[in-house]
Amino acid sequence: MALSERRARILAFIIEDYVESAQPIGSAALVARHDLDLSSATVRSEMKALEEDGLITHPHTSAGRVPSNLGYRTYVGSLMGERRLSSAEELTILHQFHQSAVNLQRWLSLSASVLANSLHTAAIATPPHMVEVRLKQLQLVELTEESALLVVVMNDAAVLQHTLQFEEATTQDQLTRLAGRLNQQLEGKTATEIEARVPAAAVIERQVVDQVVALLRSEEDAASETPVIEGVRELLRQPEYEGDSDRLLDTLEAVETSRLQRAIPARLLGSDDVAIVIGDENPAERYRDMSFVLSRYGPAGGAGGLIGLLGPTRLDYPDAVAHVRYVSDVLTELMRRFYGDAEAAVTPEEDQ
Amino acid sequence: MALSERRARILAFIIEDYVESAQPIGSAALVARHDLDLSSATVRSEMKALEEDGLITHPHTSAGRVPSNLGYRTYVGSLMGERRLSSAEELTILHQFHQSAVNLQRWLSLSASVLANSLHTAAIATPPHMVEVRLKQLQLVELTEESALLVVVMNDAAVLQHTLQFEEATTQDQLTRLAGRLNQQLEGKTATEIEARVPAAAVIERQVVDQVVALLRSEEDAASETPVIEGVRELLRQPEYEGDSDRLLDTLEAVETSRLQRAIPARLLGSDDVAIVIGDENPAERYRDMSFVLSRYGPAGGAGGLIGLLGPTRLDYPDAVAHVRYVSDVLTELMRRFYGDAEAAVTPEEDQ
DNA sequence: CATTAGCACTCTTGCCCCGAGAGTGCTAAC
DNA sequence: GTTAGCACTCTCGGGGCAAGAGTGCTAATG
Repeated sequence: MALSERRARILAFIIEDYVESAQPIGSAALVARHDLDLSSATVRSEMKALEEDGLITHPHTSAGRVPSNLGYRTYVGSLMGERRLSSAEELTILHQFHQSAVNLQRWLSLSASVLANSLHTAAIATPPHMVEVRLKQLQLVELTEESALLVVVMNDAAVLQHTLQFEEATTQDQLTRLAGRLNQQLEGKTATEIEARVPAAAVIERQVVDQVVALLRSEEDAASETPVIEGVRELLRQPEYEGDSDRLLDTLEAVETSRLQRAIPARLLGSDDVAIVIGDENPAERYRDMSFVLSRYGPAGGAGGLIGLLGPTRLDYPDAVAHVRYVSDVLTELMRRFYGDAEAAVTPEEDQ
Repeated sequence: MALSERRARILAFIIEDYVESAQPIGSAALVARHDLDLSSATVRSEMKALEEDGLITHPHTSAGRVPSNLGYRTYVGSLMGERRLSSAEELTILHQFHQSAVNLQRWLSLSASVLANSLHTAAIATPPHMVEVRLKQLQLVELTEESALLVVVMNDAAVLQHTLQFEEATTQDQLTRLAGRLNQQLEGKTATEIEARVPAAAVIERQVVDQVVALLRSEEDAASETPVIEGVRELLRQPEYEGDSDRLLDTLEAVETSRLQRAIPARLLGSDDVAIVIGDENPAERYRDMSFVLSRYGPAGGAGGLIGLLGPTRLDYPDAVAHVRYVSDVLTELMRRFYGDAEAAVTPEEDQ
């Protein structure tokens, strides 16, 4: 089913014009717009062939052509040119990161914002996540006589907190000593390793340890983390949703629900290039009319997450890929610089 | 401009019917629905009088009546009955809080969710905030040789973090000693008090102290905190937005933008009952077609925030007030129980 | 034999018009 | 003061219609 070169060119033109205009593309318009040395009649017969191959469709008899999912897939797979950001574009983006505070959460929002604004659609960034989550340090802060705040820092630089309530009164001094002791015993350990210890005799200590384990476990569970999502409004302003409030609200729901992460094919986490999921390629029903352009970020083998775009299938794929790739690289580099190559720096044992 | 009793009753009926149906209310429908001992003609003349007083309006000549902002205000001020939640309703709500983990952030989301689901509109909860923010404890955790994570716990139980990068290499030991020393010196101090100290000689110490001050300041600035917002989709599904994508998106933007807090009249923070802001009573232009029903939560004099509903002006005010009041009380009680009466427990100096 | 001009045909879109329905406001009677 | 009656106004939905866009076929062409 290899396309003739001319037919492929026409498909690419249809897609590019449609991405820009969001209007079905007619044969005459296509010829005019690209100064083709062909008549509209010829283009029409080519279009008919493309339609028979399932690459484009017809909303109705008297309308122009619209790319099908298969059409986009073909375009993405072999037709579209490689787009690289200009150095001016790269600088504009870099500049924003340099303006930002050194703070992972900020970087994630910023990454998502940059992508969302560049492509005028929604973008997602999931917090970084390690295969092996280990305790770095814990802290206990008295709140009332019988309650305290437990703050836990992990090897992926995540900070989680939980309020504990004790049966008996405690002082900050006792808590500080307990924290010091536990830090010595538990530093660098995973939830499983901690659980394997003989349980402590003291009730309070057992409470603290149990909660530390629970927090480590919740950090291990990637799906439990809420991702950053930006640009939902940009997405909803796209013409696909114009005047269709129902579809608009459904999409709003689909995008804002954090179950979104489960809809992202897991295999993506492994591959190291930008992955593209078009329309009904998505395993999750509710995203069948959207496309995802996603990349893993984070140092190889270290803490990493996903970043990318959520858009209508009518997406500027070359531009999307270029942006996602660049932002993901910037993020990876920043993490390496400020948080170290997590695996190496944080768990020097390297024992698994 | 005191309304005759009959006229007031008619106004209340119009409002209640309109809140329920979202349709302009005609004179005949009103008579039928409430079995009035009046003819529709009489009701019409009363309606005309109400319209002359500016309490209701007409979308167009041949439509029924719709309450004006002034009409709602009058209703809220003197016409509407006091609604109390039934004990079944209270229990359902309480039950959800008891299911939840002991975690302030969770409670806030839960409060907002409860309100949003009960009233079918959006709800907001701002994190608690103290008039005087003081340092409770700080912690330094090595990330790489030349960077570390600073974790700061404050007297309102907020935990903030920031990544520091140093010029020279440090060890976790050094960091731990520094943190211990600073904790002794700075505990219980405000940003201003810390700034008044003689600056430290050591570069690293100065960096840490500066950042602690910055974090305290950002916590002091109530507007910098991002509030929890739930039920935006519930709000947008209200008939006022049906088929009007533009208005829908504008509202989505207005509600999700965190500048929202600035639109909330500051005086509300002081008063201790539920405050109602109807339509154009809102100082901020973009919220002129919405109503807010808000309450302060948190122990008197201690850490507190705002919680409440964001809805169309066509809101079930009695129900809204009852729910906001109850949830706010529950939240206050929980805070008192688990975080103590912050002012007393946390800053025993009581020196201002 | 691929390409093209010409043309009939289809379908959408916007527009106008019209009648039904809902509701008001006035007036005259009770 | 209240009410029945009625004329009047405005919205809303549907039907009809013309314009426009685009296709697909056919026959002519280099």
